[in-house]
Amino acid sequence: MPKVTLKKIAETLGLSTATVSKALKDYDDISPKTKLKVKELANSLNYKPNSFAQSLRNQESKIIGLIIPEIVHHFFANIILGVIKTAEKNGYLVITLQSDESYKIEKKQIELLLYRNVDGILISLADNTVNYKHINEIRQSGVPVVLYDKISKSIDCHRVVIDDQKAAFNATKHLIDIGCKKIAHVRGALKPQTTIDRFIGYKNALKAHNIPFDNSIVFETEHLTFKDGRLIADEIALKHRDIDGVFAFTDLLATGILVGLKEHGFKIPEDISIIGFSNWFLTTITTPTLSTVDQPGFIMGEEAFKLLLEEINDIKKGHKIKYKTIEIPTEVIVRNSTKKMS
Amino acid sequence: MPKVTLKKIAETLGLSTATVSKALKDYDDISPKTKLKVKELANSLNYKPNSFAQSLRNQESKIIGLIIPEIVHHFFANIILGVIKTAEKNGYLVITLQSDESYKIEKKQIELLLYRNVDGILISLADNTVNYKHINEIRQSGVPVVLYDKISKSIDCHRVVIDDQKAAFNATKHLIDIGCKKIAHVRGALKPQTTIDRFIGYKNALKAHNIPFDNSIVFETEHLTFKDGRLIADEIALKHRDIDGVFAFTDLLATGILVGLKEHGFKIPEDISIIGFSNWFLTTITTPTLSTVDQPGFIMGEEAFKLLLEEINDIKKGHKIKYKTIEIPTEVIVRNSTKKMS
DNA sequence: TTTTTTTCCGAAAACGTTATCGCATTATTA
DNA sequence: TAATAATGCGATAACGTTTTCGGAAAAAAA
Repeated sequence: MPKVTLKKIAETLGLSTATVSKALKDYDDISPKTKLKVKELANSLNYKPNSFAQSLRNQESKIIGLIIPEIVHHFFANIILGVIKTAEKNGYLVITLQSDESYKIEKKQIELLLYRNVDGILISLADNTVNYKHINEIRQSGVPVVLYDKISKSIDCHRVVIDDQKAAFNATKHLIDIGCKKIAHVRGALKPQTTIDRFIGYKNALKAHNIPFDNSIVFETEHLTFKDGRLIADEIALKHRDIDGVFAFTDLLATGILVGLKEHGFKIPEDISIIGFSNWFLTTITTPTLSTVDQPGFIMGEEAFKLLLEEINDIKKGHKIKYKTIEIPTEVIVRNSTKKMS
Repeated sequence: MPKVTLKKIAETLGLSTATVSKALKDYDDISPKTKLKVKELANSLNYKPNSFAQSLRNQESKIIGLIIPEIVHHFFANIILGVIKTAEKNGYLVITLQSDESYKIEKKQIELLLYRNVDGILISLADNTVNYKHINEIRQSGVPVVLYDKISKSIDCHRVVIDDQKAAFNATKHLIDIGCKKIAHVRGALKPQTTIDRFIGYKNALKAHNIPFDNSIVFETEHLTFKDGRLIADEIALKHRDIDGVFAFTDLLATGILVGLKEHGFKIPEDISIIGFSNWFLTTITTPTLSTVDQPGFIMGEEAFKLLLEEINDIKKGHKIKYKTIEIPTEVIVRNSTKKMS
């Protein structure tokens, strides 16, 4: 299959490549007649411009890079989708890479993307990333970066996050509103910002409703897994039977707690109400279904791309950039694990 | 930030771009001394070759396209990961697009990818795709295609699938092996090849073990959802209490059946054993945990990319291509929903 | 010393596109 | 009719890289 190029069209039509190029782009120094001729031939030959030549000439790839800690994950998959769909609408395609939550790999992925001259990069930092040189190097090479979800406050750039404090506040408030008096919080180690913020939100909600904070019913698990949730359930059943509400850091943890408590004979939500976090799919199929906080991945992806596009265009126009942090609102989803069946 | 190019390096070193290019690529008509000089300067300037110029010159992008029906899906997300990781190992990056299970969008996505001159395309056909012109057009433009998961037998190209018949046979056989005598099958409409094949596998297993096939305990649901699974559970509880084993088309369906049957007072697996299909994450957190058939998405993605790479290289070398269909082995995962607790 | 071989580098073309600028040709006005 | 304006197109350079080919200089052989 010989490739169809501007040259070929020009030759068969007795024109110059310049004219053909301009005809296809509707330049107004080309007569309607030749435009028609050119377009018809281009169509019938199924002409597709060579994107490398275009990119080389125009100095832009119309491709962006997306670095995700973990693709096989309900929340992140939604982010990917939001980014891809929005990018597509705006004429951009997306190269996705996974950092495996590793700083080292994250660094390598960035290199890879820069080598391919992407027009911008979206990245959620790996958990063990504490050094931000590699991020700043991206910007030094003139490529815009937008951070989403797991960000760092010490990097000056556009950011998309959820308001974890507010979300946790509302989740806890929901438990209070339905009458819970003794509300436990189950979370991982206080290292990631999200863990810290949700913990703060939890405490703020207690304070705002004059419920004393009790550190003995804040449970810290090693991993945020189903299994660790069950272990916490054991602990509650053994030593803290007066707890009547649980706010868990993730849905998976919450599910483990729910299943564990049921096995210990607790009735959910009559004896204990439980609320999770993220609104994963699995919350709709537990028994009872699990209340949670919706963390809208699709919208985050969408907004992250929009910010990136904004920056790309600002740079093109030489505008000065004022970095924004967009906070995506979350929503408490009430299901049967917190419905008072009075 | 002025871009660092071969020309710039050449000028500061008093060399030609040709020499610089060859030095960086270790051509053996360049002296070790100049090689060193060039490499050092390139390094210190943080030189990155312009990939468009390279692609334009070499006529290859080192980028492939991946079309997925639905990204937010455990199985497909695993495929994406398998493709991306394997591609990365081999120097390729991946542009991912979602077809939303729509023929029309699928067609558009292919266009988009061809416009970007990808080196190849991996695609799982949308459910409502019955016309294959668009696929053949890809190959006419000289771009190799590999079909994975949802394929069509009327397209002549490399393919990666699982052996649904064998997988279903083994799942059913497992139920028979643990002593089930009256085994139901729950599935969707007999349209997609996978549905047909798993149904055949189920029947073959019964026949091979001299169990009469009984069409009254083959249940067809409208959707493959949790909810539809519960409806089937109702039906079983009402009219078919002699059923002692269920082979469901997907894990989600199986989970619905499991939950529904439990609510009707059945003990799983003592009264009825259940096995699903796909080994989604949720099978590990049901009570009891759900036996299933592992459908290895990661490996499928891996193999699909390998086949694509093979074809890309074969085309480069002018080799003649003999199309293969790779069948990825599946595995019955035994969990508590089929463990005889004798 | 002369011839041959080896070593090392550069000129140049090519990949396909885009945009500026200038030059014919035709149409308009004086 | 002559001067001016508008119209339509092409030559050309540029984007940055790769590779072939040839040729000068240095080294080896005669």
